[in-house]
Amino acid sequence: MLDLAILGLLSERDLHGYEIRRQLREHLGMLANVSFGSIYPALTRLEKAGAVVAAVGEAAGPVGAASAPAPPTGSLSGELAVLRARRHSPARARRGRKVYRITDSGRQLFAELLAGGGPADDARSFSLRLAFARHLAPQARLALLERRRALLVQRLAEADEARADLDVYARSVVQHTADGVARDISWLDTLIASERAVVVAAGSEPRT
Amino acid sequence: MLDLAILGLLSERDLHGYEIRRQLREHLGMLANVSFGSIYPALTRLEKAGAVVAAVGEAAGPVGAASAPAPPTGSLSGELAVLRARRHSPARARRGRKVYRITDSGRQLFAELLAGGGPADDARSFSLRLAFARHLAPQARLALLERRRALLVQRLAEADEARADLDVYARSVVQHTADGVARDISWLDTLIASERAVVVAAGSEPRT
DNA sequence: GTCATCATGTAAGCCGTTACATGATTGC
DNA sequence: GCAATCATGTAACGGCTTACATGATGAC
Repeated sequence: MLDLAILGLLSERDLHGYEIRRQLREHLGMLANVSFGSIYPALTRLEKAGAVVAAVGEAAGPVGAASAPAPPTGSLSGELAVLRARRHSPARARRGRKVYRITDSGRQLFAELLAGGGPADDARSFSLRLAFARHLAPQARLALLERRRALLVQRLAEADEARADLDVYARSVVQHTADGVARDISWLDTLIASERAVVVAAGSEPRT
Repeated sequence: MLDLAILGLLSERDLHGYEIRRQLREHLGMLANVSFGSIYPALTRLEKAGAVVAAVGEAAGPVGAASAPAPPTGSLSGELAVLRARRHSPARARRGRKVYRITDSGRQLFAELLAGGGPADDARSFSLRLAFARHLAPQARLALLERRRALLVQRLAEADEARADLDVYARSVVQHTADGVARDISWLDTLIASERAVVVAAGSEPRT
């Protein structure tokens, strides 16, 4: 799960561990409190797996060159991060700073994880995938949403049939949870509707 | 967290591992998929800690005597479970079946965990505690609810200030999550209101 | 010169999972 | 007799957390 998040961030721009964490807690609320103790080992693991490569400092040509133009993904905070990183000592390398860059095989891994690599029926995995849904083909997006919807519908049905003899508090919790699931479903419905529109639109035009 | 759930169930009636799991997935949706691999070790641990005692089969007098009357906690499914357990061979002990009963020190531990033993700022812990809130004193209940409320309000504020430059999908996730938090807060508000009414009512009458 | 922040990492441990192994009881 | 369910457990592992250790840089 962390791997997915990291690869997702790296697929937009090169980052170092500390910055990755900031991005995580800034815009991905669901992973707000991942700690360094998770991130650094994860990066090491990903590096060993060949999904990312690390460059110490910004001395080496290619890394600096790649992170400087930063394709306009529409991410202001990303650009700010780059500026922040460069504010001091423009050309000198900060000692231990390891900037990671995603590799081709990393992108492939990212695609797999995003499409549904792990079973991952939990809410966090889903939210994370949806947050990166931009990198998914329209039908894959639709599949993701529909899979999730089906799961929630099923869960809601089970919860309804087990509607039991609980006291006020437990009942309130169960009810509130069920309401939340229902709300999630209708949210998914709106997303699915607009996704279908996209798929249909794309389908009507042969290609490109 | 599992300990809390187990002690909570056992504080209502004696149960064996298999049955505990069923109860968990039946009425506590949040712990729907705890596995035996968690439950049995947890029971062993609790037993070693002296929080529960196990009786093999239903032969021993006290265990049977205790589980039979089963104080009218209003739990139908609990009674059904007992019947189900007894349906066959009323007096004979099923081989490995270990019925657990909570001890006094177990009740104490339960009270501590319930009141806020661990930090546990996660949703599951809170839901679990609230589900067992009946075992809490009214002001402790209120404290639990208000602590949670404060946490969510803070989180919402942070999410709002970090309102960023995200693409449609990520934005939708963040927005939906924030809405969910807002909804949780207003739910808590209604609970807090009715709790306060209880506390006030109890406060106006000196005692009993 | 010292404090806050940036930055990277290791070690220990918790809490839970899956998969496996075992066996009793009951229904058909 | 066989399959399904009930019932208990072990082993290996996964992912993430906390706490700790270290050190550079910049602000004041």
